[in-house]
Amino acid sequence: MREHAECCEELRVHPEILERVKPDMPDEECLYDLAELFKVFGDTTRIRILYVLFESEMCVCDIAELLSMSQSAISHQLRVLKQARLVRNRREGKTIYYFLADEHVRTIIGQGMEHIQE
Amino acid sequence: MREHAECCEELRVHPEILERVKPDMPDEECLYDLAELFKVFGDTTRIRILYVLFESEMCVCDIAELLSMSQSAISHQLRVLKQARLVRNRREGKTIYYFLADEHVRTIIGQGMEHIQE
DNA sequence: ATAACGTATGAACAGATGAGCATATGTTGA
DNA sequence: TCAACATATGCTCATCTGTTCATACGTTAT
Repeated sequence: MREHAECCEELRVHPEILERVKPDMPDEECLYDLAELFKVFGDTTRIRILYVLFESEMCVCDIAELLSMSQSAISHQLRVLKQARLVRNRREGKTIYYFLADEHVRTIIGQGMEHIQE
Repeated sequence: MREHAECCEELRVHPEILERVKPDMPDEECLYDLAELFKVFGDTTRIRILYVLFESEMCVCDIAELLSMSQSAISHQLRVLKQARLVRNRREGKTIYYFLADEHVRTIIGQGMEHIQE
């Protein structure tokens, strides 16, 4: 078997596969954005923040206290989460409450949990 | 409002929230594994590899050709994907075919896509 | 055996990233 | 207006990560 692609080829690829798959690739920008999104989930601090926000909206110092981390560290990471539109916030006096932006967060994390627990 | 937590507290947290959320936190190891998993999705090269494997199982040099990257770079990334049990492989003579390990990959990426396209 | 091939791997280096520190911003009450 | 407070942010550094290069490994055909 595999009697193809043997004449003057530089790479011993499988052309019939390549030709079939090539047109179905999403554009680069989309895949880049997707990787950027998952990168945000790919940090323990941020995952922990998202997890506590599953339960309740919360202010920065509540989160810092729960995770035993500095206010600064949490604030930096909340910025990343906000930019990725995974969390939103609302101000109430001096306090700023953060909460999950939408249900995709739960679904994505839920699927991740299923995978690691299989 | 917010007449709580004002007596002798070092941190102006919201104790009733903290006490409610604390017991519901998954253990650290689990959250660490979860972050590790998403870290794997958080790279353009790896996302692109997973995407081409959506269509068909494929050998290393097919993938390298499709993504216009070196065999070595692809091989390194396949190793990461395999360690995360997102892909598996089978040998056929000199060729090693890689394929998606399970359906979680599609679900997770699908949810990510929904999020960025909303 | 040995050459050719497809793939894997270790070392090295450049670029990315998370946390700490100091400080700035914005809000409230006196 | 000013002090206290909650949060945000710029800079810096140590660490992590992805790619390249060179080379090793495992398989096949001669």
